[in-house]
Amino acid sequence: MLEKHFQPAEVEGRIYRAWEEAGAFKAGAGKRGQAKPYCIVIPPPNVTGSLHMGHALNNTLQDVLVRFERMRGRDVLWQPGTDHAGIATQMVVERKLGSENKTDRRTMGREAFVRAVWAWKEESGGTITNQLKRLGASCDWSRDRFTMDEGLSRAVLKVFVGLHEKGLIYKDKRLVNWDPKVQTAISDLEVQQIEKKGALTWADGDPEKPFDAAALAKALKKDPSGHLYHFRYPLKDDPSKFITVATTRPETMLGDTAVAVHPEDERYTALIGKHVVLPLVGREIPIVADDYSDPAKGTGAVKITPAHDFNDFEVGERHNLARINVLDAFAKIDASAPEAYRGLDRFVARERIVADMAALGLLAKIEPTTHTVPHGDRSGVPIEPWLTDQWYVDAKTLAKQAIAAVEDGRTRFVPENWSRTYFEWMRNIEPWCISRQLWWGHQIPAWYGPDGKIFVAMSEAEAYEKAQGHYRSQKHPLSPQREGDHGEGQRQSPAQGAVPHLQASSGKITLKRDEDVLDTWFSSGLWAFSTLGWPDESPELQRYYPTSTLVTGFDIIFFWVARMMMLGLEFMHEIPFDTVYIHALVRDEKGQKMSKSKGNVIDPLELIDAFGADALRFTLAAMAAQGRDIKLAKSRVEGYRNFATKLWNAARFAELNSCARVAGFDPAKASETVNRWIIGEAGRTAAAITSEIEAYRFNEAAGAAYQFVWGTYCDWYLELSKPILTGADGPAKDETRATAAWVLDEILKLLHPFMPFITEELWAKTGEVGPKRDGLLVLTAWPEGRGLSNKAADEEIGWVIGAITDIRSVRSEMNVPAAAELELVLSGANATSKARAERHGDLIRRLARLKSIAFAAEAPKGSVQIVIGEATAALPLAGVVDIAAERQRLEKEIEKARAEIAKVDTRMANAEFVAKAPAAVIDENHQRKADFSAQIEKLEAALKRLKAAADTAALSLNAPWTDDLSAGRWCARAWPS
RNA sequence: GGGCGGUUAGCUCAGUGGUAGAGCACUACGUUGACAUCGUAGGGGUCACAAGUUCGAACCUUGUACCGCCCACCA
Repeated sequence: MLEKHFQPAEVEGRIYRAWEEAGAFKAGAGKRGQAKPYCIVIPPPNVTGSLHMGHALNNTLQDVLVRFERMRGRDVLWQPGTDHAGIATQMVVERKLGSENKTDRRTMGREAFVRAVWAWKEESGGTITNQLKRLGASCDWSRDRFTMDEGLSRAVLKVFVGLHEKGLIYKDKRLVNWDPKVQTAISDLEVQQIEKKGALTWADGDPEKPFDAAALAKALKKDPSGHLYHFRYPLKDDPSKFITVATTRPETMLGDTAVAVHPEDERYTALIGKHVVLPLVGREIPIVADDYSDPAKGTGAVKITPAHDFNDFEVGERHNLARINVLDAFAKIDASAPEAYRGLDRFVARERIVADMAALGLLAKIEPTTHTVPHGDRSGVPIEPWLTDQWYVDAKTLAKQAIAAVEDGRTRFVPENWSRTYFEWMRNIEPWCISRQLWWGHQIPAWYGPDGKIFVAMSEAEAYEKAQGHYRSQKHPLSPQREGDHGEGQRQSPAQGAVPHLQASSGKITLKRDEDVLDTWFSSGLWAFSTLGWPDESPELQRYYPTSTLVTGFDIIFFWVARMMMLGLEFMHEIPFDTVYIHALVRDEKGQKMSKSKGNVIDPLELIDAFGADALRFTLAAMAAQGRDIKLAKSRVEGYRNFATKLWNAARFAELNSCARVAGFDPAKASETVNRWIIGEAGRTAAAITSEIEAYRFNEAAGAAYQFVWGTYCDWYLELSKPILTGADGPAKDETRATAAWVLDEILKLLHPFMPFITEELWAKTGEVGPKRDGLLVLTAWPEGRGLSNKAADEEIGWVIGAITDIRSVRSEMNVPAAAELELVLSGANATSKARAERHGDLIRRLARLKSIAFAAEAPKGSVQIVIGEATAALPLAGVVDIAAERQRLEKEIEKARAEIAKVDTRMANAEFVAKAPAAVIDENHQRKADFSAQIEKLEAALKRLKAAADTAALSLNAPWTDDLSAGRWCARAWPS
């Protein structure tokens, strides 16, 4: 016996365990192992993270696809796993150590710190996995992977070494985005441009406003950005003359090595080739001509600091300028600057330098400006362009085949438009900086010899082998010797014994490993094949690569999708996935991005607790229309929780009416019209949901299911079947019971990808009676949905539903009390309608609250009349009907119909329309006109009868429902004074 | 500066050339042993604006306005 309400919290855990115990999510198991594979690799969440709304959406959509394909019989692998998330995790642990143990990573040392991170990973690593399970994610957890697993780490090494050998990974000294807080280089993608507006205004020589260093310091402390400072640089030849430059970053002037002007800027042509004396520093620097300088910007003359600005770096290259680095890793002024500024933080130095320049009379003015300042996306502090040695991937070369694969359609984006974004970025791709000065991550497999020579290898032992080979061929006086014992004593270099003269030498070389680790995205870029076992030739790799669909948000197309494309094609020589489905962002109900600082974060787990995982999943799927962000309101989740309740109650109804499944029931052989109709509707719905999911229109699929379950099955079929189910026993009742149960089964299957818990639970409950179930719903075959519809049944039930709706409508409009039972007289009905009315009289009476249905040649006088097709249905309300109101109603109906006819007429009057529109459209218009004309005819007849009745009718207060309590109100309305 | 998207009912949004839709909210009424987390009925829209293409435009084209996002630059 089913409870009145579905209680998700009591059911979900049990159901999930049942799936796992049955091995339902296991790829390649049993007979399925022979089927066509379908594979999705999960976008790996941060191992120490917890589930947010973005995960909930992302994984719901994946689960819908995966459950759908599994039911369709495919051998499904949903490959789960987590990401070590270098910077994010390291920062979390550092913060934790700081607050709990009052220590920091530098004090602890690298080894102890990395141990602490592993400990934290062990402690919190299962959180997100368990949360995904609560959502219902049907991943093959037996294949769970982590980017720092032994296998995946081996893949990282192999890729690094491979790319290095091909020259696609190289080390370079150039400007990088340096995060002075986390103390690491970051890639361009990890830089966030934040717009800053200044407010400071000051001009030299304004007697009203003398320069106030204290006020400046105060203002800059509040916001150091957004101000444009004009500095005068005195000419070497004549220190009384100046060239004025404008800058938003005064502190970098300590590293200036030139001033650039545009070669055609007449204001400055005379100065080109001359020198200025850099104030505060005293260095003589040239005035150079360079196109980079824009006469329209600032003063037209621009200071050049090659070591601290990406553009200036290029200018420096062109003019062979020195690169003077004046900042250290903490973005403090370093020893290359004048003593007065050494050790100052960049922003303190800024205010000091501006004040000092002002004191020297070299500050011309300060004006507010708007510019964007690059910030580290994790640390939130302004990044510094900083000159360091880093490792780079030659992305430009790798991008070529990745672009081609999307151009020729081997991989397609859904919605297609995202391929433009992909192309745009890929075609303008810059070298990818992959080294990070962190401790948590894959350490770069590069070793340095005593002379700085780099050996890139899969292992230290191999690096020593390479080093030995190298130095021997170089006739290097040093002999290589491995450092420490790495438990692989048997891996002796074969060369060693063969080179006695090296052995004989007493010198040893020591290789030092690069301390940096790799960008997290380097390892996640291998995810599509490293999780399947690469570099080993595993059976999974053979079977599931290329994977089928990648489901992800647009915010990581560059970070992740692009890199998987490049690395997949490079190492597997095949695309990593054939379809990339890009979904939207989940925002709050006002359309704002959810963020902790705004306090508008909706926790998916709270929603699951409140409404159940099914309700949350259905909401997300129903709102996942392509190309638009999802604004999530709690009320929507509540609404779909109600939908789950509705489904539950439909099952209860079936149970109460003994609608049990019947062995061997063949829907194609049903004979009752309602049954044939609902079976056809179920088939149509199955076909619709199938094609919508295939096209990734999750919202349409969810909508079709919702409409069918609530609007068709519950609202109509169950109502229409009540007279049969509560009527006499017999074949009709048996068939209806079997049909109701069969359709419910279909519903459970169709809803399962969206609402796995409640459907699985109902599958079990409804399986308690009738023939034994084959197994769990999760592994049940998806409905076919073809060839079950029956046109005659559809038309007949359509007529019945139409009649009931119209009668209900007019009852309501005429304020007939709900309980009142009316007598209906049908006139002008043709044989078909008459037969339909007779066949379904019982249920029409029941659902439209009629006492009886009679047939007559003409509608009785003084009745309210409704046009149903060719027939007129009359409700005898003589004497109680408000004639004026009824006349108005009829006139309004006539007016509406006439307006429609007018529309058709104008269209048909257009000769070109008649000539050019397709025949079907013309026919449709003819038909419309005929229908509306007939309707008008009937309505006009009704109006005429009404008038006649009004003239002759004896006023009677004996309404047929005067015993009803509401009769008083009814009569009062009907007879206004 | 370049690119992408949006503007349809009070709200949130579907709708790829042929009769403007859904959910929520709102109003009225509640009856039949599935369901008040419900039922029945109802009101509500110049599809942002303008021009064009077309027999026909919410839909295609161009432009305008406003809103959002991404990329680049920023003296």
